Amino acid sequence: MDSPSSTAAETRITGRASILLPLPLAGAYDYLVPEGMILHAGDYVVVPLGTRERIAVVWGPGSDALPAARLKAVLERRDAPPMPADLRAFIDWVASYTIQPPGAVLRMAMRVPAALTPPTPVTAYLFSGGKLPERLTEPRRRVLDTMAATSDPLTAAEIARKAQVSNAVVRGLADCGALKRVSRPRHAPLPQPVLDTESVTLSPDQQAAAATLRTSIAQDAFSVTLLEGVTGSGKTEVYFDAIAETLRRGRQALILLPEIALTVQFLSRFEKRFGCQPAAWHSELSPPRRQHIWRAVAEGEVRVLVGARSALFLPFSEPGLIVVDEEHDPAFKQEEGVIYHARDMAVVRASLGGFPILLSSATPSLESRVNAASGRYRTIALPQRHGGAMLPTIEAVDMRAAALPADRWLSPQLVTRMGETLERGEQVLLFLNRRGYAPLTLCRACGHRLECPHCSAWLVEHRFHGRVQCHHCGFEAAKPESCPACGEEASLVACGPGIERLAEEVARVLPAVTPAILSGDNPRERGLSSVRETIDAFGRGDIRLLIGTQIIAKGHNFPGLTLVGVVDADLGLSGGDLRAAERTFQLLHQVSGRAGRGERPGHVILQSYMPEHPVMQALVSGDSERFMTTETAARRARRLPPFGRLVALILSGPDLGQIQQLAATLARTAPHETGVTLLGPAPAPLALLRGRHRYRLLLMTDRQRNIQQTIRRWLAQHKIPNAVRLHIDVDPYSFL
DNA sequence: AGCACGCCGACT
DNA sequence: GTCGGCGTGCTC
Repeated sequence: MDSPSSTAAETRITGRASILLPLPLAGAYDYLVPEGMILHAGDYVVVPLGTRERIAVVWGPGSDALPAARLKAVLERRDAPPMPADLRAFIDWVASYTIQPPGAVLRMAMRVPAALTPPTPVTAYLFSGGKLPERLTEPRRRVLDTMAATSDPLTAAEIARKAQVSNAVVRGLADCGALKRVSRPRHAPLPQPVLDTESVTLSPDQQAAAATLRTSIAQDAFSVTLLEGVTGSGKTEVYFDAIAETLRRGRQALILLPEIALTVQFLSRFEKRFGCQPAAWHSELSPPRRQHIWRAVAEGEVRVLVGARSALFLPFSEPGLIVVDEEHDPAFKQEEGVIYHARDMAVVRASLGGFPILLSSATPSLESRVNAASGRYRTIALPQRHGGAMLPTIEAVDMRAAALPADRWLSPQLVTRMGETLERGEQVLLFLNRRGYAPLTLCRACGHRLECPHCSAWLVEHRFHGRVQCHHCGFEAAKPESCPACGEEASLVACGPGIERLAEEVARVLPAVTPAILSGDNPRERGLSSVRETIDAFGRGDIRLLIGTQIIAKGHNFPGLTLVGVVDADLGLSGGDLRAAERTFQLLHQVSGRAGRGERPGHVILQSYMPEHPVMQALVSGDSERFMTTETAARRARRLPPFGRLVALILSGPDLGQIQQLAATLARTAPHETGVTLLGPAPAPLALLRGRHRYRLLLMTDRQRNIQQTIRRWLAQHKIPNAVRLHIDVDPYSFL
């Protein structure tokens, strides 16, 4: 593949420049380059647009499509590291693949406009060494003591914090000459990873895997390696070794993680290996920190960055390796705005940049397995659990035989086991992927169901807050006293369990324990997330029994946990999603892996109404290979991904008639090529979402065709009315 | 994405 | 009579 970064130094652009704005415009705009302004592709510039000014990127030389009189001139060039050629090529590629305007993709790479202004120096203070102030008050003495102990210039705020005084004291001391003012860069240099630590000892398996990876890295070329190993086999240490090798060769490394897996535990694991925390990139960074990191990545100061999917669009100056950890995780799929899969796009980024990429998982996605089997990806397997820990034993409990009453969800087998486990002083985790108290509330008198007024979805009762909520649009209301349809008093009954309700049942059957519950919507208090606190408390053993949603599935190490109960193992299997079985397998495998990570062996109970289902069989027997082989054969036979390609088009708008009509028009004019099949139009699975009606068309094609080009030509024939939004999802994951 | 332009209801 | 609501359309 011909990568722009391999071409010689960029040539200067004069006369007209093609400028890409970070807006969803059809393409780049041309601007005049003023005499004397030196511009190259990748430079950040300020240009006029209508009545305002925007920061944009020089994309290349301009064309002469428009008369000069219609062009405006570039206002200024920004003093920032230019956008590297491989990132520009990546943006174009993603735009073309996802059928989105390139400016919409550029916007993702320019989410930090402040970073394009060079950081200004700050005023800092040093001990002048000379005269002391006439009046040496107690606060002043504390400041002078602090300053005597350091040779680095500190800002007033830093001194004030250390010496427990206010900034005024610092300023006063500077005014009278006891401290001198100096100018200092705003940020202290970022800590740099230490490559050779003695504390790392790899098992023979890990050493072999690491050695293979080092050869890939030494080739200094694009390659994809799939690193597969059960939970606890030490994949992280192996790819840390690959990262060290990348750093030794003077290149930067990026670790992509699902946002939820970017935990303190992960960062400290990194610190243990490299002696410092990595730079992190995620949704909760403060704007100043974001600006600092962005610039440090562009200038090459950041050597290793750990980030969620948006980190893929950072302007690495010398990228040399991407690691996608938990590569099977559906959270890598961005579902809003520009819809893309970060794992797949990471492979493209590595390919355009000409460097290796590593995909890591305990349960690789079917896509990656197929690529590995066909030889497109190298495979490294880590078979053992490192450090002697044993894989948990897994059993399925047939819930049909349990024949529980309607308000009970814990089988006698699970309850007995829970009691025994707690008796031994060990911990229990119950997994139920349902927030709140009950997923459905209905009227006993008339059968009415509480539904969201804006979505085709049930309202979920959250008894703790006394409210009902829509989990799709955020609508919430107080739980009604009487049925809103028939007016009957006290007729509303909760149906089905959520984690809150399960906690009630646990308290009933095991009165001696107080269960804790945990879901992603746990409240934040005092700036601290109670999610974090609850997880830490469970890790320490302060909580004996935890009931959680999938938030507890990822990366946590609970040494005292020996029993995991999956309350409703069938939950993810319904719904017609082509990846439902695969995803359920991956999620339950991951949850099961929480058990028995310490000294004592773990046990997992899967409660299922279909224990004979291939997913349950694969989990119980531990034979994931056979399950994946069967699943692969089924997809191949039906020409489904990864053997065929799907593109979903979702039309949405407030006027149902308008949506239906447009969907019909689109279907009538759909591409008539062999190898392209149109399914639909049909109401989308969530036919009403946030007050907008939704219709879906699904294109099935073979793998080789440039379906994007076909779709662009097809859609160009139609004017999409203003009130209608068209979402294009290439390789859809969620079928909602 | 913004911002201006344009065409219909309640106010100093 | 105007101020201002947000629908529609354009930005080199």
